[in-house]
Amino acid sequence: MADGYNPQAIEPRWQQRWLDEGTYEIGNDDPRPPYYVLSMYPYPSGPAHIGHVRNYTFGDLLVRYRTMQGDGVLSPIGFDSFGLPAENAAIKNNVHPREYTDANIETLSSSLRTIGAVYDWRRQVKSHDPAYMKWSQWIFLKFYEAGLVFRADSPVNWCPGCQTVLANEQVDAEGLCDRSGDLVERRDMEQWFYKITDYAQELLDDIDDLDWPHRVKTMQRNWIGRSEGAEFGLPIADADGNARDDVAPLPVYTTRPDTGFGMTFAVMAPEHPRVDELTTADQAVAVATFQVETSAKSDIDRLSTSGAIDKRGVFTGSHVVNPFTGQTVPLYLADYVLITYGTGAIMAVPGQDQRDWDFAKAFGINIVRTVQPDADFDGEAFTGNGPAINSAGVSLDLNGMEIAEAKSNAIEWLSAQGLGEAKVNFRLRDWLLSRQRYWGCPIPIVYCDTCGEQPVPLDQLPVELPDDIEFLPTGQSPLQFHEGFLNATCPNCDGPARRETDTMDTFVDSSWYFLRFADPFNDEEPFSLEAASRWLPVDQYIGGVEHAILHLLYARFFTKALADIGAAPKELREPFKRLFTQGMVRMGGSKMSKSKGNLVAPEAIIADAGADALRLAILQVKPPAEDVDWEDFQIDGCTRFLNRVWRLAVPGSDMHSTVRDGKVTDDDVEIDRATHALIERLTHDYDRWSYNTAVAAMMEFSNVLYRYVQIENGPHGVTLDAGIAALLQVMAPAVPHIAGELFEMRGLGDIHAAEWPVFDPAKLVVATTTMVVQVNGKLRDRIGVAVDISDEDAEAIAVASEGAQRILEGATPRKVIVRAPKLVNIVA
RNA sequence: GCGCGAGUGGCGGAAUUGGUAGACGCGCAGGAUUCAGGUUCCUGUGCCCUUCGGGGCGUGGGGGUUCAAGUCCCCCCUCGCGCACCA
Repeated sequence: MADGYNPQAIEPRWQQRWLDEGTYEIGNDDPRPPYYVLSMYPYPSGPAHIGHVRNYTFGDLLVRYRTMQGDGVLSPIGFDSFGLPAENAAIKNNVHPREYTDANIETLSSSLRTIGAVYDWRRQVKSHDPAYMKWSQWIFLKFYEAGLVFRADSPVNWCPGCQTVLANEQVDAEGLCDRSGDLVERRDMEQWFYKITDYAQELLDDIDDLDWPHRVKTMQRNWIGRSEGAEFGLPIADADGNARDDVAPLPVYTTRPDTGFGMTFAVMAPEHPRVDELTTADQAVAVATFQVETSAKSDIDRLSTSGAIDKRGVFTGSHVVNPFTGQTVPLYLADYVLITYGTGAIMAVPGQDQRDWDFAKAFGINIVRTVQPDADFDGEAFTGNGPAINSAGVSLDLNGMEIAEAKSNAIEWLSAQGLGEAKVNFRLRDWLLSRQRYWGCPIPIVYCDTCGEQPVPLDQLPVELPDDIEFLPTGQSPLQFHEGFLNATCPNCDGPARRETDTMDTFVDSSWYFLRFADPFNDEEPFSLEAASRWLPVDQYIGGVEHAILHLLYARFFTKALADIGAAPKELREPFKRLFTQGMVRMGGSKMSKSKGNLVAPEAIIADAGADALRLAILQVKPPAEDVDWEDFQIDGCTRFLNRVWRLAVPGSDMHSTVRDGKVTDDDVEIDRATHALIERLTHDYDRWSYNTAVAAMMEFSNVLYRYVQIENGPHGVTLDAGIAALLQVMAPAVPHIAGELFEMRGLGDIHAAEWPVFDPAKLVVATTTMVVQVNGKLRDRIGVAVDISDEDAEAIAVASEGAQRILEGATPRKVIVRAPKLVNIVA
């Protein structure tokens, strides 16, 4: 009598074997076709929770499947190991961030092994490893050389909770820090930036060719936010209403130059540098008061549309000239104009813009429509298309033109007049990378009193973090108090210099780790061009949709910039060919997270049901792209199924007692057909990431084999063996332990080294099929027919069928639609 | 407000080109075997009616196209996600 299924006995053994034998280690000279599967490297926060397990199960399935398909699969793992939580833990528990992080990496690594996920562990990359930091700093300096890094004093997002600046991308729509939830303040500080805006157009254009979820592509397009329009100067008017030529005009940006004749006022942002210059003496107090009020307002108030509009702007006392009409119009400040976009000043056209309409109404400014609204239009500002009206001047007449035509004519006129030109604007801002934190990669710059800002020479990299640090909740980076770190030598004059104490945003680390995986032991360069060409772009990248903008955009920028400075292959324009964004696991209706304390730990489930049952439940419960509630998982059903497979496949099973040999019967042929159909289905389902239906197909086939072993004259040994072998093989990527164990027990060797089974299309052909008989589109009968039945025969059989005749009662059909052999529809 | 995505049994979900709606699993019901157990194996299971032959209804709601609609078109409702004063 064979032993029962015992996952606790077999799973650790297989996991150890994959490690010992280096089954999923791969060399850069591997002869198989290269295929790069990558799951986003995790932040090591402790043991894996079910959300992790789900993500890494999908990746692992693909690694194993592609390997069986004959590819040489690169399956690396690493850790995004810099970041705030380690530093907070250090302050709270007096443990060094390095120790805390290393311990968490150990725990998470072992979690990943216990779910049976396989990697080339030798290639492991950790952000905080000096061997990796060295090249993060090297890239910074190369970008510095190439003019892609700059330092600027600029208004920045300051999070009082994290005590650091944030990138725009890390501030949510309500002006809150996306990590701590604190209200973000605006401060002026000297900060380091990556010049991602140099790549705005290319980052936008190349989205088209990516095999990424539509949603993610849209989010990136919106974030980059390209708009086309015109930039031109508004001359400042003197007391008589004439344009002054002793003062520079006020540049404004608009996407609707066609509506210029409707500009009845102009607006500057309250922070605009020319506010003082353009404010008259009698308005000075009102303007100053307004500026103070606005700066005291949080973004949350400023962005809300609820506040009274008349409180949100102030007249400067000055006028500008509308170049289209030659008339003077008043110049206001208003908080709805943003200093960070365009020129920080606008021409206001209330007839065609609702914000301008509201403002004009509140301040009693007149409104001129320049686009004729539809006849039934009863709204306020009209933003739809229509013929231009009220738009004729001395040298320009737009009347009657539709928007597009009027636009290009207006731009042409502006440039002919020397006033302005066509202009493309992007919403995308440069990437602020400085962080006032300890646990990050130091920015390799020193400041010399005589020579100024100096890059650290490449042969002095990496600039490492000192370990003898005292963590105090001062809100400032401990690096600022560490003399040994601070004191440096100027590489130019050898004089005393002070080291930069800011560290890099952790998104810098994750912007190139996928390249390092291609060549992780290289100590001459971040990675060789050959290694990068071999593996990149990543064939399949897997991660959460929460990285749709930040990480994915930065990584795309780095890849392009690295290629352009010659560090990466010239032709490598995109890092991730295909992207799959898996859904998250919810618990009690909300996202599972450490801070919410609603984590489900996989250990108990693995100890009870086993890793294979857990993996199978993950695959079965929902399509991988969708969010899933933990309450919907069906571990017991999966355990039951694996037990059934075990009983069916284990040598010496009582289910094999009636096996016969000799002649092949119709039953055997049918099982053979089902076996090939199984292979076809699983191949297709794995290819299209339809794992829930893949599991259904396995279960269905095992049910077929269960019925087969119980037929009267018993199953044919050859047919049964082939069916069981195929079942185990298609299950192997999903449940690698049990499949490997049973395959080996049956004397078939190592299932994970076996080739993916191929189905024979000839075997899928059936002789008979069920023909559906409908009357007026309603199902009335089902009849077994030969697949090659003629239309005439099909019609005759259908019309004569019992089900059809119940309705027809001998009457002649008006019409018969025949789709032999599947369907006949009789129109009565 | 704008842009995407989705609404199918008690539940999670299937349904490649319009062609048998509800695969597979959970749950539930009945039976068999065990019978202290989370055992195993069969059978049934969309709703309503039924003389047990079958009939009617049914994929968020309302229209439409078609011999035929979960699938295509129009309008509406609900939920989820993203963006949101970007001139």
